[in-house]
Amino acid sequence: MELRHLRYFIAVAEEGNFRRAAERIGIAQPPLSSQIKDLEDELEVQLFRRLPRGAALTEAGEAFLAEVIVIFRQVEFAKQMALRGAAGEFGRLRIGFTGSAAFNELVPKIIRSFRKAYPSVALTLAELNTRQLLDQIRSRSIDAAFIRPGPTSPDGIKITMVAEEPMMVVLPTGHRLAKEYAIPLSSLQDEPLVLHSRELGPDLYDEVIEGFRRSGVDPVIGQIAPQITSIANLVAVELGVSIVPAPLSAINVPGVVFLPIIGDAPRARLAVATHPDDHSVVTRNFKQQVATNLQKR
Amino acid sequence: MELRHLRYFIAVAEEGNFRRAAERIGIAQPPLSSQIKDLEDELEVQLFRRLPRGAALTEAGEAFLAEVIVIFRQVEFAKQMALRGAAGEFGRLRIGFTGSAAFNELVPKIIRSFRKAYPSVALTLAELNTRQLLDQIRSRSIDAAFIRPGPTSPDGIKITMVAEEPMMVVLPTGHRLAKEYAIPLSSLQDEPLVLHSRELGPDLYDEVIEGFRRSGVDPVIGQIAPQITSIANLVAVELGVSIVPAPLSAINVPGVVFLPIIGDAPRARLAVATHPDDHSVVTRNFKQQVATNLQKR
DNA sequence: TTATTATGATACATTTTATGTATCAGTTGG
DNA sequence: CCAACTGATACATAAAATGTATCATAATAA
Repeated sequence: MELRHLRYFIAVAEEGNFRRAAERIGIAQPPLSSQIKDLEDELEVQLFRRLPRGAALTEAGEAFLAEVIVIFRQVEFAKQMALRGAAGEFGRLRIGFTGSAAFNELVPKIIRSFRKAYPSVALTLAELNTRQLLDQIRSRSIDAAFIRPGPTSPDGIKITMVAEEPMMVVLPTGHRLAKEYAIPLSSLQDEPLVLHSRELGPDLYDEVIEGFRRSGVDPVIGQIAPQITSIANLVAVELGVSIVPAPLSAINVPGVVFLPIIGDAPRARLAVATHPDDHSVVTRNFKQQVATNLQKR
Repeated sequence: MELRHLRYFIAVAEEGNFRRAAERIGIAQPPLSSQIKDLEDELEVQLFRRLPRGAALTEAGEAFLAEVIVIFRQVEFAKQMALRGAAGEFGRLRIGFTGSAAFNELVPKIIRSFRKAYPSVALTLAELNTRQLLDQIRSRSIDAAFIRPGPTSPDGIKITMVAEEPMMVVLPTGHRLAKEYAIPLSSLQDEPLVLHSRELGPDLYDEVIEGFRRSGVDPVIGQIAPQITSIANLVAVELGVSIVPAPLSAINVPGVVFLPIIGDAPRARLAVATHPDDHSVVTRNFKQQVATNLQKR
């Protein structure tokens, strides 16, 4: 059975006449009779009563017609769904982000706008450290990640820059400089530094260390933070001082102050990482959404 | 697009490999590639990503596949419905009956058993007089009717005998013979007769008149009853006497008694009338159900 | 009644189209 | 680098749909 048989069946059913149906289809009458016969043979059921004045549906034909109409509706629907699938309306998108990236307002903004544009895409969000994010991008366990990259793209990863944030000094409120409006990094000479493990985010780590060196400070690590977002808490209990991307000052941590940096200061980059071989339309749409949100700024 | 394209599409989707899919279908690989290409051209969407190690569904392909599977389920369902339609499971059956016929227990019994056997058939029941029933059978406004036929089949009507009922005398309780157990028709000489209009049911009418004549009684019509079922009520108010098919004695009419007839008595026939050109399976099934109920007796 | 018209079915020729064969180009893995 | 496997291409072949001519039947008109 082919759709052709069903198209012809509908034509005969609607016209009630083989000749007119054949004309409507655009073929001669004999092949139409032949095709209908083939259909009836396959179903082992007579679909039409051949009358001297045309052809009328049998009960079997009536019952069949109702369902055949559904078949064609479903065929049209399948076509539509293919097009919508091609447009990236379905599927899933697994997004990862580092804890510190989430504080940039662009991150939730981009995710919200994507959800709105593609409500049928199943979104997964996971907070991981940069190393894990890159590994999962490489193994295609996640599709895109907001990370803090270094100046060079990691191997086998495609980077799209999103934002560059100034960094701010974090001091305990009791610190001698806590009352200043802004300070240069050079004023933190010999202060023990609270910093996240280099393993978790090597690029931002290096950026910070390099920043201090540029200002003539030889940084001394006083305490390793389990993650960037907990740096402020460690500073609050006076385990040292630190610098963090500006958006992190939004965390309300009692016992610390955030101060702008005067002069040459390290900057924190925020980027979206994807797999270079990911040709998925969903991922492409996500990157498109990222670009749109950058333009609107 | 033909179902063939969709069958091939499913094979490639499931195998993830054109060669294996072709083998499974039972054709060579090149025509399979060609057919898939045709499908993609028609949809104007790429369904597979051709990889050096096989073929993977695109998002469009994924979305399409889900709906194509539904198409084939629907095709199977349509086939099933055609078969069930051929078995007379669907459609409608318009049954008519005369008021007096409904009193024979076989009538509700047959209708009940048909309903049970073919619950999806839409049943219509209409009570009409014999003349109207026959007209509606001829014009195919109803499919079958329980009527009281004469000895010969009416023109253009197919008759199937169902039952032959004895007739009983109906007397007002105050009648001189009301206390008897059974009487001959001849004892009703000169009694005014209550009878339905000949127009409404000529066959039973003639049967009654003829029955009286055979017993040597020249019947005198005292009152025309609007329908057979109201004869007893007219007898109750002493407008005359009558005879009715035995099952009608089941009506509880105060003021009348029903007595068996001694000797040669008219008999009331009960039959199913159908159109001779009605080849509908539903009607056929109904007649089959009638036959089954007769055998069980 | 007879002639005419309209119906779907049949027989066979023709065209279209799906399929088969041979081969190619690209990628992967040893 | 070579061998193996992938899908694509070119062209020949076979199958199947379609077209043409005609028939048998039944309803309708003369």
